[in-house]
Amino acid sequence: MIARRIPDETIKRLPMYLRALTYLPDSAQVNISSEALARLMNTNSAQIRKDFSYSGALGIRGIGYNVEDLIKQIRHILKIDKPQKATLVGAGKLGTAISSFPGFGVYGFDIAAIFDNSPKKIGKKINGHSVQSVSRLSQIKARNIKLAIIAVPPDAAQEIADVLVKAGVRGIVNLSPCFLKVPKKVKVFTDDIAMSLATLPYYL
Amino acid sequence: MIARRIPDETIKRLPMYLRALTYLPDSAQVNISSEALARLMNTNSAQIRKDFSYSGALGIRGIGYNVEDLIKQIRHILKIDKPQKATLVGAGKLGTAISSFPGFGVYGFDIAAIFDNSPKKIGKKINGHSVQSVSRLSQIKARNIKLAIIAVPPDAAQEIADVLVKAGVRGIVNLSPCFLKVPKKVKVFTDDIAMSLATLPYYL
DNA sequence: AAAGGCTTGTGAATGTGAACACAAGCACAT
DNA sequence: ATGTGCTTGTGTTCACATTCACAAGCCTTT
Repeated sequence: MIARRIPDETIKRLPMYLRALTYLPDSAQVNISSEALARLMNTNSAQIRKDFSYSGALGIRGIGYNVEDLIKQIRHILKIDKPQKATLVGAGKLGTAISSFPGFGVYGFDIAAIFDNSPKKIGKKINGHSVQSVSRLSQIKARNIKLAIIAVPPDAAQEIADVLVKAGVRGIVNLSPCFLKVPKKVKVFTDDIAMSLATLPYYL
Repeated sequence: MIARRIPDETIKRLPMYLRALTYLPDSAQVNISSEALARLMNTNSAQIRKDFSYSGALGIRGIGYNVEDLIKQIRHILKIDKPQKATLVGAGKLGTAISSFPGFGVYGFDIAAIFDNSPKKIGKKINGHSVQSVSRLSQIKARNIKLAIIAVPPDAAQEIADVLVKAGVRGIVNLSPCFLKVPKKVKVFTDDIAMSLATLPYYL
């Protein structure tokens, strides 16, 4: 019942389940059926059951799934059951917005350091962290920070990525609209905010 | 050669091609081969050729694709060959960051109005637009704005979505970490910035 | 005009994921 | 204990997407 390979598409959806379960309309709810969850998330229940089945039999027939167990299990699979430290590079408008984003908490993330290369921003306090010079980025190696968010202008992104990789970062969320070259061992997700907008007119 | 149905996955990738082609390292480049483009984008050339083939035979064997034609054709397919007006709701940190985001231009978008419900923000100038009260949102109907970006706190997002739908909006990019209920005719893309971070630890 | 070198366009094969539909199974009521 | 009602878990089917691999075709050179 354990250790089947979990499809990538399922992995992508797990954070959504996590979010939905964390912010359930009835916060006192103990169990939830795949059908009820599907309605909340605008999906179908078969998909949900399949997705959950990869993590072992968690549900009780006739009853549904225990919300708390489900949350624990999803966190475990995603390896975010222990708090994860991440660093943010770029203290401009987007970076500042990100740093105060609600939801990092849900996923167990902790923005542990913020960097920027503009003298204007260095020293500024953002969400409890004082912005440091990019030249001091290598310190994150000692602090065992393996995740990073890049929120700098596109022309600076590759350079920052290189520094991050050198400092031992293994996963990067790139909010800059550009492609990054990194070693195979490093995983990059590029999330271009304007891009989702670009596909909308096609579907109108 | 024309009018085959274009797969959704291809549609998703078209904006990426558009971006890559627009910001080619050598801006004077006239033609590009699928292989060269693949290297730039960290994909494989077969995928690119397949994707482009849905829009008709654009390439020249032995030479490659004409960059300018390609850009035109992608814009045409995505229906962004004419500038698209969009409205932004939420003038907080994220909304402000969005409004000055480079890249909307690449995709032919024009943020034509900004709304917020905080009296503090109403009247403020952001990127050339003065922020208006959400209560005046219905005006966008007359201005024929069909696209919207929601950048408000999660607990306000559904309410805003309802107002937008009533004002004739047909496509929404939701940057708030929550699910929105909208009529079937309205297309929503939810883009939770924290979520991409959440899948990274799994892949480390 | 023919040959050579590249690169496209695309059938066919493979891989991956979604949806269906129902037997299995649990809890509760009687 | 037995029956009833609900909901899970999953084998199977179907649909979609990726990759392969090569014939077709264009340009340039000789």
